[in-house]
Amino acid sequence: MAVITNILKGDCLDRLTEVKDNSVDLIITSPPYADSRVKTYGGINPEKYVEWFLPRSQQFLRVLKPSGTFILNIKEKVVNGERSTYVLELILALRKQGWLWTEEFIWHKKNSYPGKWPNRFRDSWERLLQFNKTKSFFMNQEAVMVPMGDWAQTRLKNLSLIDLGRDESKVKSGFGKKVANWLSRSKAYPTNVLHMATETNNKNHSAVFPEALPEWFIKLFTKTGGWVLDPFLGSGTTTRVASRMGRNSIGIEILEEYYRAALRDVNRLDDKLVDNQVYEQITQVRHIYVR
Amino acid sequence: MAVITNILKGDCLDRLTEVKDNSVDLIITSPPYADSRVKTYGGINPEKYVEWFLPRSQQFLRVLKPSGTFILNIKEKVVNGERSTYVLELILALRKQGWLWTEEFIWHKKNSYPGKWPNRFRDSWERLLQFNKTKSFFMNQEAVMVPMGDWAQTRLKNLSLIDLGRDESKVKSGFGKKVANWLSRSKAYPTNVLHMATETNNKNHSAVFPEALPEWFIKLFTKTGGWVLDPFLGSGTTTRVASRMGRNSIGIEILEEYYRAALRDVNRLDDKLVDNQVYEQITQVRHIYVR
DNA sequence: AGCTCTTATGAATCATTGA
DNA sequence: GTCAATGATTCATAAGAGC
Repeated sequence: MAVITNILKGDCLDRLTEVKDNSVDLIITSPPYADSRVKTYGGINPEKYVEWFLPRSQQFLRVLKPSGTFILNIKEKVVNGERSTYVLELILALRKQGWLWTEEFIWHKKNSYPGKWPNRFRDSWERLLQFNKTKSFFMNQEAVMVPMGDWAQTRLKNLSLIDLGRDESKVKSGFGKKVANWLSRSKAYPTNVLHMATETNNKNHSAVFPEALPEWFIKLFTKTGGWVLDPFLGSGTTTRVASRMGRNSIGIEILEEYYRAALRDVNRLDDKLVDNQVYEQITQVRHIYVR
Repeated sequence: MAVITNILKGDCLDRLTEVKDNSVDLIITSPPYADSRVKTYGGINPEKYVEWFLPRSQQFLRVLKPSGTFILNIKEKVVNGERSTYVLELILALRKQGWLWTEEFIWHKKNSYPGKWPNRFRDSWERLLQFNKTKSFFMNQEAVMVPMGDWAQTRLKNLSLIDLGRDESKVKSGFGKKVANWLSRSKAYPTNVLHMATETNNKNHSAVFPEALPEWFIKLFTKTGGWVLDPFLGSGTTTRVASRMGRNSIGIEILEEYYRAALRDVNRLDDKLVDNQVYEQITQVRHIYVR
């Protein structure tokens, strides 16, 4: 299987017009957060954020497969002592645009930014909003199962009476099947709270998006050979992870500096893969469009 | 100091009219969540939730001191495969009512309800929304400091051993002050993510509110002798904790069964305090109004 | 007294069945 | 059709039992 990685430069509003309808399995992105300072990276005024976001999410809606998922990593900042409400308004607006607001995951940042303020504590969580086009989206829950706690080990040794009773209450033909199910379980399904540390990059830009984050959602919402899109790519975390996991990806970045970083990132990955003698997994990189 | 605990029966919309303006330091409550089934406990239709809530929060706004805080524990349910939006709409509506939306804490429920569904994981978090009347609210951050992790412990231990030696040799140099500084740093400030398990009560009703939750916010937002209000008291967790912590409290409960349970709860607490020979801390219980 | 092992159950959600 | 009730599924915690 060839893995394609496209790094595009520009505003996703423009570049996404080159991408086919219903062609992407997962959109995962951390857009520029609204900021009262207009000068910073992609700084959009909180009051105009929804207005700015909607035409872009319209494109997301178009390119996403009906079975696809859109994961939006976002967190409102404190403005004048209050949490901004533009994220809440964005959720409501996206629903009006046709998205289903399926779930809100919490990213618990175990090593949150230090600091002390007189009237608030450190902010150590962000929203991971899940939107879908349809209720029948693809989800590979088994791919993200986690090892069970100690408790389960002991319980698995002896099936408790209550569990046997519950099994007996079911259809009797499936009894053995259920027990086998229990015994095979060394892993449990996760919850909607993700505990991941931010990656403290000493490099020039802030890489707040840890690799584990896109990795988890790519495992959950795509198959090998599927297509991943990050319309606000930054320095290339999503495309790097997608490529490593055997998924095709499109990353769009408007700032020259980050765009170049993402390109370098892909090249570096290629070199590494060559060294590891799995170069055949990647036949095409850069500037290869979906259509 | 006498600690007063008032358990009132009825709808908080009515009973709060008996409470003075600007008299409460902390309102902390877990209101009935919106539910499509109308029959259940206090079940309010999601579409009418905001409309139902606002006149009550108007009373909360009136009785809260300018320096006070309102903590709202709530979580939207899944309806027809989507998260309901009534909580988002409630936040926006409360701001219009004059509240400041200061912060959103996350309650990570370590023992969330089990279950497996084809398109979602277990829901293991709830919102703890913080609202204030003014930006200059009271906050005692030191009261909720948590012990540092093992890494910090060992580091502190080593440092203090070294400093102790130095301190003995330089008693008069004023160096001891620095040591004291270090020693006071055995604790760290918490974040806005709270990890607490729900209490699995074997009793008749569901007491999902663990004692640790109101305890944490009472420590943070009130002083000894302050006033705590829970307008949707349930079986009396908030008043029990407040009383134990030397805070006066008002709890309002509409259902006869929970009201009686809360009353029994206060009585039981009295007995225990008598046994512990600190009865003088409580001189009045029940039916003693603020005005 | 201090272990280990057992058991009950909870602000859940979905599919199915019945009205 | 729509809507309401019922059953099945599932895991972390703590109380209780056993040793």
